Amino acid sequence: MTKVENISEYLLKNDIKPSYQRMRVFEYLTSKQNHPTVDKIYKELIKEIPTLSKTTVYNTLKLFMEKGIVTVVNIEDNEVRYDADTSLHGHFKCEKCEEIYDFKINPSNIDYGEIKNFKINETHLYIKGVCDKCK
Amino acid sequence: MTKVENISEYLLKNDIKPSYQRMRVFEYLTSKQNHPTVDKIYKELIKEIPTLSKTTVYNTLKLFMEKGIVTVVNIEDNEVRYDADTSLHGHFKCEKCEEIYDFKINPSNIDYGEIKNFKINETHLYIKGVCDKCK
DNA sequence: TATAAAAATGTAATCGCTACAAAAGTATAA
DNA sequence: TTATACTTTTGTAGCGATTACATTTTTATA
Ligand SMILES: [Mn+2]
Ligand SMILES: [Mn+2]
Ligand SMILES: [Zn+2]
Ligand SMILES: [Zn+2]
Repeated sequence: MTKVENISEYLLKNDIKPSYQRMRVFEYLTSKQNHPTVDKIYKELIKEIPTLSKTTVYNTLKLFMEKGIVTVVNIEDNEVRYDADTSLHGHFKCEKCEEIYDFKINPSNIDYGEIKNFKINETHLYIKGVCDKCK
Repeated sequence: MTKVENISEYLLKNDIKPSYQRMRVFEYLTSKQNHPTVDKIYKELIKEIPTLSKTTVYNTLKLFMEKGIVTVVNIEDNEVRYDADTSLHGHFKCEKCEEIYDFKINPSNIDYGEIKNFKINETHLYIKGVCDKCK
């Protein structure tokens, strides 16, 4: 995704008041592009924001979802991950190193089969396997 | 998917002892092709099997997963659904009627982008939108 | 400043799922 | 058949992620 130069402006443009916590959560999502869980975000940020509450992380991500600047990545059924890249792209999770890779998808290559005339709002492509490093 | 004529034989062939509960859970998955949650399976089957325990449904699905005769459908982050059709196909969830539609995918049409030489074990394509009936 | 509104925080409650032990059912051999 | 071991099911207790909600803190406005 195109790097978000000014987080404050980006949040404002998306109808979100740029509080300190919100900016730090969004910054974390965009700098590390690691599709973190709520717990991961919380554990990393509390190192630098000792007063941070996990509820705030939940509240913030919920708001970001409503405003459409983050999406959920549901690869595993027991972990919810978040992604500040809302453009169309696929996710690959390596079953050995657990790393999640983004990969490009050509929109015109997507095979919508017999639902092609339904109204399509979101497309999610998730792949599991073994990455190059672990093969 | 090709209809499973004899559930007992099918389970045995997949190294699963065909207990009454296991057969009924598998039968439910294949007859109604509605991608049910654990709770849905439990609530439906307990009507006819009054002694059924929800733990048994969890145990059974876990076993089916390990033996590879069911897959998980992770469209929403707060509901885990199960599918006895393990062949490659896509899922569409209508945001209005909540119905889940299967649709065919041509394996050769899948766009693996820059991960095409990774080892691919599972491919999941999930679409959200509005179905024809609800448009 | 004073006041009101918004955001962050901490705690309690909820819910899906798992762990575990006891009960029920099934297979095997004397 | 009957005894014994093994498998499966069941019920309960516990865990962990998420949400609800009241309180505190921060920010905006007069
Ligand atoms: Mn991504
Ligand atoms: Mn399906
Ligand atoms: Zn790897
Ligand atoms: Zn619909």
